[in-house]
Amino acid sequence: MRFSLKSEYALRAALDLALQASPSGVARTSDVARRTGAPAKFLEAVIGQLRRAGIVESERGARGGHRLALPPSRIRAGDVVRAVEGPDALSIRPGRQRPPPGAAGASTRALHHLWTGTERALAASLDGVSLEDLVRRVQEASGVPDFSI
Amino acid sequence: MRFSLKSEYALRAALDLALQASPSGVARTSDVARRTGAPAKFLEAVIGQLRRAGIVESERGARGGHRLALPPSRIRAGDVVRAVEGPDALSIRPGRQRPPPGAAGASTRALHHLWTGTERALAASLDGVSLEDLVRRVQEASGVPDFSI
DNA sequence: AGTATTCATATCACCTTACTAGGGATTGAA
DNA sequence: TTCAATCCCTAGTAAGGTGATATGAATACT
Repeated sequence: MRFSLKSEYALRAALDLALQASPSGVARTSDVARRTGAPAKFLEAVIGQLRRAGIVESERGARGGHRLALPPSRIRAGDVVRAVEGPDALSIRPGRQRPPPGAAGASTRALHHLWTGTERALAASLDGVSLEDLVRRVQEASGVPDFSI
Repeated sequence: MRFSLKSEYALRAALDLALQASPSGVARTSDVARRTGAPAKFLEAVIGQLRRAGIVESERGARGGHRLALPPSRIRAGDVVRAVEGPDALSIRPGRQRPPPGAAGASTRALHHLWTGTERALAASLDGVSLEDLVRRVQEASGVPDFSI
């Protein structure tokens, strides 16, 4: 029941872009890969998914690279995970398909309720943390003083 | 990110045993399979895991079968899931292994914290529902009046 | 003895994961 | 123009998980 490593790489990459935030600077795939420990070619695909999800934007050509397309406060961890794991990344309910429409006995419905509640808890946890929250946590852990009021 | 069908089958089977609870009666695999819609031979293995986890006890030979080893109030949905999916069924953190010991940068630690919180939310949801809760829900849904005070 | 049933393994086809490799096309700076 | 980089596509692989099915042994009721 684990998320795949793509989620971890995607979050590390997004966090890396948030931390390197020279206002309009971009970071190369290879640099992000080095800093995050992700295989470069693999990360290329991951960042591609983030771009198609509107989380990252890229500039091509020499001196190109990637940057966040949104302020970190508007990117939730859940968004990043959904971007790389697909639309039902947070569906944990067993069985790949829709339940047979009428076929729901009382037990089936009781379990359906259980899974639904659990999915909500999962989503709430992942959507309750923004990239900004993660940045703040990293900076606190790094002993960087916070001068904001 | 789904749980496997074994979790669904296991929960249905456990719920079925709780509902059929003639005090010391046992239910055959084939009957549980018919009522839950699980493939009989596959269910046999699933129930085996529940037995080894101490959730179910079985009697062999003719007229043998299965029953719950504990009162439904003491069996949590999370216990059933862990029994069939393995000890780290509720670990969602990407990457199969322990993180490389010293290698934790501040970002890694921030993400570690995120995953830990999410795992806790997952476990809380699944451990917050007992078989007794599910039985009650099924009986309410079936329009069975509740005569308890 | 005969039969019903659990219990334990082994096997299977299929899919997903986490890569690695290679290349071609496009874009933009120097 | 040349080079650096993103972008996009294909393909392959080793390992493991999923959802079963098959076979047979152990056990216990009749």
